[in-house]
Order: sequence, then structure tokens, then C-alpha cells
Amino acid sequence: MGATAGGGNQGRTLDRALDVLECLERARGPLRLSDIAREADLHLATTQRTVNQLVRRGYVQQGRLGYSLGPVLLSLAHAFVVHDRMSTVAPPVLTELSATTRLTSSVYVRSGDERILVARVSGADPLRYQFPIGRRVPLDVGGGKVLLAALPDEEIEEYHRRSPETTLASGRVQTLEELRADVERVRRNGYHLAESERELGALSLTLPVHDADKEIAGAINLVTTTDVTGADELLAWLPELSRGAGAIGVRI
Amino acid sequence: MGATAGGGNQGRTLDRALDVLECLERARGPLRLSDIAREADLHLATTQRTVNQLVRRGYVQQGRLGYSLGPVLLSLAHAFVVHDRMSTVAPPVLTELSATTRLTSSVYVRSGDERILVARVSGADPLRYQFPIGRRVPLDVGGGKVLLAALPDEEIEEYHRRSPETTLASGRVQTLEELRADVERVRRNGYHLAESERELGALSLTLPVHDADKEIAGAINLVTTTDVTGADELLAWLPELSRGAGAIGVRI
DNA sequence: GAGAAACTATCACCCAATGATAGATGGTGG
DNA sequence: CCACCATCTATCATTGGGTGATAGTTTCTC
Repeated sequence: MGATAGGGNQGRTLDRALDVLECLERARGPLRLSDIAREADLHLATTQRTVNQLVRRGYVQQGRLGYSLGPVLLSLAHAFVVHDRMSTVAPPVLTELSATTRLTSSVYVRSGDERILVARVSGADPLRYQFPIGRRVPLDVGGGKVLLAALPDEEIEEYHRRSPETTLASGRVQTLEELRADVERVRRNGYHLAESERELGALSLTLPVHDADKEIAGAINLVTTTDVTGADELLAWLPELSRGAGAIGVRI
Repeated sequence: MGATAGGGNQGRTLDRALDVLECLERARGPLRLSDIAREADLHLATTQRTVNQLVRRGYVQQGRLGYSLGPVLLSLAHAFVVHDRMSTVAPPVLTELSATTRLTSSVYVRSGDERILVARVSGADPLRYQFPIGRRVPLDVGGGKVLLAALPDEEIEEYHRRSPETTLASGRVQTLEELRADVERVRRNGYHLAESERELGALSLTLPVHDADKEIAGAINLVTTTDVTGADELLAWLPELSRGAGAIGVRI
């Protein structure tokens, strides 16, 4: 399902290898060679060569029940976290933000048709067992709309054409009209207030983060639940959140 | 590489792409296209195609000053951490271990000629600013010798031939004889006590972690400093550490 | 111990990766 | 303001390596 689908096939080998990796990323557990071949739509022999090579390099590991991602990916992520501007700048800002608001604060960056959580500080309980950093989330639900709004209209339409069936937490499918309306609202107001979009009962306030050249670099948000905080109450934190976005922006 | 003799170069494309990634991993900052080409010993055109493809996929990102690793690697690492047995099993054990000993405890796994830190809980201050998970460390200094000791002698010699000039924290170069002696001691005692090997003034006690099939799966250790704890005092924690290794082993 | 599934190995074909070269872009300093 | 250098992009003929069909070997399952 990766980029290998189109007609202009260029860079097939690498694309296929990355498809294999991302297929293992999506998998809920270890995958057999044939599973990978089917899932990534590759010939078994090709899959074998690719997977073995990834195993040799530590990007994939082989266990009793099949193949899964390998520890080298931890090393690469470590290098990313240590050097990336956003990953180093955001945490202290979020720490302060969560201290004053007592809410969970996060920073996302866009990556293709998704956004990735690069920093988070939780409000109430300071430690979270399973750390969520690195999680992929859709662009067109919740705070992702802030990142979408920065794109030209035609790209948004293309995006919607690629994944038209995004269902909100309520179970309803979001129409293109609704998405367009939300995007317009974001562009007008400069923020997005989402209620039960990605998760039922979740309430989030999201702002874009702009770098020194006014280019969008990510999105920062506060999350809470409807039963604890009201929408107006969350909106009251808008100045604080805006200061946080600015603080990150200038340091990038 | 020794799989089929005579063929020599197999799977060139993917290997080169991974070389590019790991060259960016080692880099201290963003790299220019020509830097990558030189560093990875590739033709500029090849580098360009590869890097652009990695950028398209989010594995590499392009900034003002050059190329660096991309946020997709965070996602892959996230999937690894969530699913990998060692990564999920070790943390609670280390938490308990660090609570009773008041020392920093860690778990490493071998990956090629290095070991990778997959879990750590610090003793004194509960939160560490820059998280070290994913860090690559040599196999032949400190606790790495426990992982080396599990390899057949000939592989250890091969390893030493590949990287013969490992300098300890003291500044001295470790000879093959010293390494062999340490490995023998590990095999006899079942643990390794390292003083100022990787870092000056550091004192560490490391044990192997075996899975249900008695195969080595990693290494667990306690770290402290010579000015706070004596060697005998650290060795007193051997039973506790051994229980931790066992607890992890059975759950893998 | 029979059967199936998972993985490995082999090989001829031919397409896609390769690398030399030329062109576009942009930033810097005189 | 222009000349210069560096970075990145684009093009294209060549050929080497990736591809996929098939057969072989190992490992698990019943």
C-alpha cells in the first residue's frame, strides 16, 4: 500500500523495504514471512531477501512467532530526540504549561498524511506507564486540523480523496464539508477547539507553532475531558497556550 | 555477509540507504548532501536519490542547514517499545530494583557489534531530563562483556579484530588479553564488576538475562559511583540483581 | 512419523539503480 | 550589483543487481 503503487516506479527497492518496516509497525504482534509478503503485497522471495537484510542490520528481529521491529530503531529515535529542534525545545515549555494549567500538553508535527506526537507532559499524574511519544494520529481529527489548515486548499482536497472515510469518536463519518468548515474556522480564529473528535469525552485546544520564518512547524495543545473541564474554561487558557507556542517558535 | 561466497555485494541498494540513516544518526548536527555522500562513501547522485526518497517517507527531514533524521523514526521506535517483550517486561522489574537499591538500573540488548539500552530507571532523582533509552554502547567495555561472554571464542576474536582500539575511560587501550581474561571471569562468576571502564569513577555490576530456553536475551545492571559506594557494597546487591534477571527471563 | 508450513537457496532474465554530466538555484563576498 | 562557489536537481545510456518462479531444507504440528 506504500508509494510503490503508482505508475512512475522509481526507487522500488528502498520503498519496498520501508513498506516492510511500516507493515511491521502496524502489526499487533510478530508476523510470519508470508504474512509480511501478503500485507506489503510483495513476492515471497523479495520479502525474504528484504527481511533478512533488515534482520542483519538490527532493524527487524526474528523471534519464535515471527518477525518484529528491532532495537536499532530505538537508537535512531534516540538520535532524533537528542538533535531535533522541536524535540529538545518543546519539553521544558510543555512542563511549564502543564504546571500552570494542570492539564496534559502535547506537541505534534506533520509527517505526510499523519501527525506524530513528539513531546508530551501529562498534567494530573506526572508519570504515564506506556509513553505515547511517537504515536501516529490522523491529520483530520482533533488538533490535526490546525496542521491541515496550513496547507493550500487543493492539498486538503487531495488528502481527503486519499482517506475519505475518517470516522470521529462519535461513530459518524466526517464529510468533506465539515472538514472544510473546521479548517476555515481554524484559519479565522487561529486555534481549534475539538470535542469528542478523536476520543469520546475528550476536549482539546490546539494552536499552530510557527518558526522564525512564519512557517508552520507543528501544533501545540492542551487536553482534558468534558466531565472535568468546560469548553469556556479550556478556552481561558488560550493566552497561556499562545505564549507557549511563541516560546517554542522562537527557539526553533 | 558470509551466507554465499563469491557473490560479495548483495542487497546494495537497501544497505546503502541504511548506511545513510546511520551516518545521520552518528552526526552531531544536520549534514549537507555532499557530507552524507563523503561520510557514507557514495556517489553524490546516488546519495541524492536515496536521501530524497527517505525525506519523502519522513525518515529524514531537510532543514536550513542540511539533512537530519525524521520523525517517522519516533513512530517506529514507539511501535518497538510497545510490542517488544524486553521493553515491556523490564521497566517494572527495574523500578522495583531501583526502589530497593536506590541505584540506577538498566537493561541492554546486543545488536551486532554494539549493545543498545532498552530500559532504565534511575535511582536518586526519579526523572532524568534527556532520556538515554536507545543509546548505543560498545560491547567490550563495562557490562557489555557479559554479552560478549555468551559468544563463542572465535566470534569474540573476530569482534576484536574489527574494533581493536577500544580505550577505557582511564585512557588506556584494552588489550585482547585483558578482554579475554575479563570474559573468562564473567563465565566463571556469572557477573561482571566494572570499575571506571566506560566512565571515570563509575562502578557497575552486570548480569546476563536468560530466556526460558537458557538463551541470552540481554544484560541487566546496577550503576553507581566509586565515591558513593564501595565495590563490596555493590556486590552485596548481587542476589537482588539476580532475582531481577530471573524475573525478566521468565516473562520473556 | 506423516504432512504442512516456514524458511532458504538457486538462477536466468531484464528492469531499475547507477554514476557521469549538465543545469538550476541560492547564498556570500568583493 | 555581479561574479563565484556550493548545494541541490535533472537527464540518460549502460549494466549490474534486484526480481520472481521454482526447488530444496528445516522446523513445527498433529
